[in-house]
Amino acid sequence: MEENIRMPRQKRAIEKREKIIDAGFTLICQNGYYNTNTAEIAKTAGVSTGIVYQYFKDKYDIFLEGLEKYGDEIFFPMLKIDLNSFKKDTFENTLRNMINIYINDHKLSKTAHEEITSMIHSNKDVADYFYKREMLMTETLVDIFLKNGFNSNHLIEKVHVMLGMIDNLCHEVIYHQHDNMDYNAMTDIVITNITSLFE
Amino acid sequence: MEENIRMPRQKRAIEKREKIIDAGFTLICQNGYYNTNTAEIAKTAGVSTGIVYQYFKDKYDIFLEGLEKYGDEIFFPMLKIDLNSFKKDTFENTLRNMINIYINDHKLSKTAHEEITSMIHSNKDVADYFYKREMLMTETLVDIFLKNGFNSNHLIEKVHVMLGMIDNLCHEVIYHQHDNMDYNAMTDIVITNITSLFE
Amino acid sequence: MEENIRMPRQKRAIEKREKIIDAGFTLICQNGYYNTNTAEIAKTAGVSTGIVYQYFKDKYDIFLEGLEKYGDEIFFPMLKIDLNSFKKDTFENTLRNMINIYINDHKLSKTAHEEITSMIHSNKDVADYFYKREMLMTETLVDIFLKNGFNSNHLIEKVHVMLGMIDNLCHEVIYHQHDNMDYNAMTDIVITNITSLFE
Amino acid sequence: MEENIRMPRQKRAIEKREKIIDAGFTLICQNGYYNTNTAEIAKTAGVSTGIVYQYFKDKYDIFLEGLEKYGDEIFFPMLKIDLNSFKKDTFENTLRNMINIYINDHKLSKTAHEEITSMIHSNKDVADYFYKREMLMTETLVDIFLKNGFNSNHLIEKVHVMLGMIDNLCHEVIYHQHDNMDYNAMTDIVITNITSLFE
DNA sequence: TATGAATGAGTCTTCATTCAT
DNA sequence: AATGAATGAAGACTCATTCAT
Repeated sequence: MEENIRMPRQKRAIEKREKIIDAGFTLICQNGYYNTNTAEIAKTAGVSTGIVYQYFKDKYDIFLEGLEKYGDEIFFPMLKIDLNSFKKDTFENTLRNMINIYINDHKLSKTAHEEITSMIHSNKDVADYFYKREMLMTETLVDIFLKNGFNSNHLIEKVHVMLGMIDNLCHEVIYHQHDNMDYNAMTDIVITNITSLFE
Repeated sequence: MEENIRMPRQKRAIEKREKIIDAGFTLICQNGYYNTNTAEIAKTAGVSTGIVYQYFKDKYDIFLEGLEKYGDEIFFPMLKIDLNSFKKDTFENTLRNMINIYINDHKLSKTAHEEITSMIHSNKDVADYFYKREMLMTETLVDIFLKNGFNSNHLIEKVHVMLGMIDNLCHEVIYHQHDNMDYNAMTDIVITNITSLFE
Repeated sequence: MEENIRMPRQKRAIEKREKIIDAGFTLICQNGYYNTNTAEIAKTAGVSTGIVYQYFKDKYDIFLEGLEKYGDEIFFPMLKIDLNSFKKDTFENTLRNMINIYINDHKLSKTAHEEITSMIHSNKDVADYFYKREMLMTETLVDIFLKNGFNSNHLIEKVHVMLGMIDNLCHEVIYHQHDNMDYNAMTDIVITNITSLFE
Repeated sequence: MEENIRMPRQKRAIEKREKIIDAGFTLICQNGYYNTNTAEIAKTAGVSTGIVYQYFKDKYDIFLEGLEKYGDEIFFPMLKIDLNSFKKDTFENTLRNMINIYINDHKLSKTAHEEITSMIHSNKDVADYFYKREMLMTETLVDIFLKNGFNSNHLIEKVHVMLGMIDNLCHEVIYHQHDNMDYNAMTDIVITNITSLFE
């Protein structure tokens, strides 16, 4: 039969499909891919196991659709920023803004992060997703920077380093919360430091 | 019946135990926890499946022992550095040294990293291991820094930021290799930047 | 609730019913009963899955109707022969004729044959069909033979043996094609041999 | 893990393996391949479902081993005949002998026959088995015939026709038993007819 | 101690059939 | 009459763990 995955046309069916994605992706992120079974996904989505396989090729497919749907939100919230607001003279503010958006917009738990990250290398689809997004973000920023007069050697590498620092900071704040750390201070340090990168 | 795990005293038995840990941890790191089965572990270790359960409570236990045995080497290679070599006036060199050790000493594959990281949150033991090590490393470095006259506000936060940058850089070099990035330049950027953190 | 199968009276409905039979029987013959699913049948027939169950009791029913409709053509093509053409003095020619018709009229694939044959014994309906047809054919031929002066002991047994030989020969030619066999010669051998049966 | 099928070495294990083959093949022959499930096979064999998959790749593999083990007995009982007993002057006797052996040695039911035959064309392994055996038998007989002075044109085709007739006769006697047929007479007819083939 | 055979619960997936629209 | 979404039982197969030897 080969290609029997149905894209539902009726409104209710579409909603059902979405529910499966949501349930599946959430469960997988919460409990891990291998600790989530299809029965559980179906039950959580409020559907029968059978219908799952009419909308998705297999369990992995559900996860992939979830990644497609929620990945940006979780992993690249900064892509949502209006990058035109970037000005050289208000760089610090913009940075602080980006960081706040990142921190406030994270939707899924710590576990989601790790779980999905762990699949990057065992699976080409996930790897591709991340590779592309990462590059997209870096390049987009480089463009913006150039347009705004941030002109320096090795701009691309600097942007990459910057993004890494922001990532680390935000993960730290969102997920790890070491109680002997002063995260306000850390944020200031990071911002100052990034600024110095482009001077 | 509860606690039947035997700690072997005889040399041969100890060797067997080690072999199981090595085989299990390596396989799990290579192929993932759920893609590695006990039969495979036993076979690779050159023992029978039965014996595995005389030395270990369950499959997870094998992994845990492996983490105990090899974790530092893989995840915290910098702990191996002779921290006494840290001098304020040769800081740049020391940094470069640390980075090189990190990069050269990564023993396991890309997958190992992600795989194990993903287990941090599904299991308290693993989580504890990482939390403690991370803190240990940060604090050790803070001490060293203090002894060497790096005296600044928010030292602990700065060290944390620094470690994050090194981590990112090294992972980037070891694992990702975007072909439009100049990693030598990036290394220089990171080193310069870290230096500026402590000025 | 028992008997809800509707026999359609309207022309369009009848055509739909026929399409389902055709699609179902063809697919089953091509791919096997268990390798053909109702969704596929419906799709091939150009109808919805639901409607299938308004015309047929179950999947098996579709197959049965197909057998009824196409069975003779596939399994007993010789019944189509104008048996009045049977003459004792042109017996050889008639035989050759029968054989040619048999060979040329096989409509379905090799697989169809085997697939359906295998169902003969798992189901009484199919078994009955074959049993009756076989006997019908033998008896019809016996009658013809008698009318044409083929008068010998054990005529029924001889006709049966003859039909068996023709069957073997034709299957051999149609399906097996051993490349070290000369099928023209074999045909001659069979014809001569059959002739000798009735002398 | 790829190749994990274990060939058992211990006597009890070997017996168990055989039991699975016997149970599986018998059930499949009785009820059909798709109507036999692994649980049933295991239960009939008196083992757990798990062990089945340590000895066999899959359900099909069980069937194949059964075919290997019992195929000759069921489909080519004549291969057991001491072919040296073939003499030209006692040909009729030898034929009758072969037929009797064939008829008396059939081990499995009518269903077995059809079921397995139906798999010939849907599966290369089964097809190969039959093709090879058929050719082997034909060629073996041709040799014997030549050694015994049966020297005629198209010997191979004649032997094939002969084997076909014997097959038909025996199946008829064993399985079909039309009650208006005199099988003793039919046997005589076939024997006489075959004899005439080689004159 | 050690082996490797054995267990059986658990998993993904399919598909004939029914149901809401 | 017709659609196609939905159901859920059933089946093949896996694997951590235990047991007989």
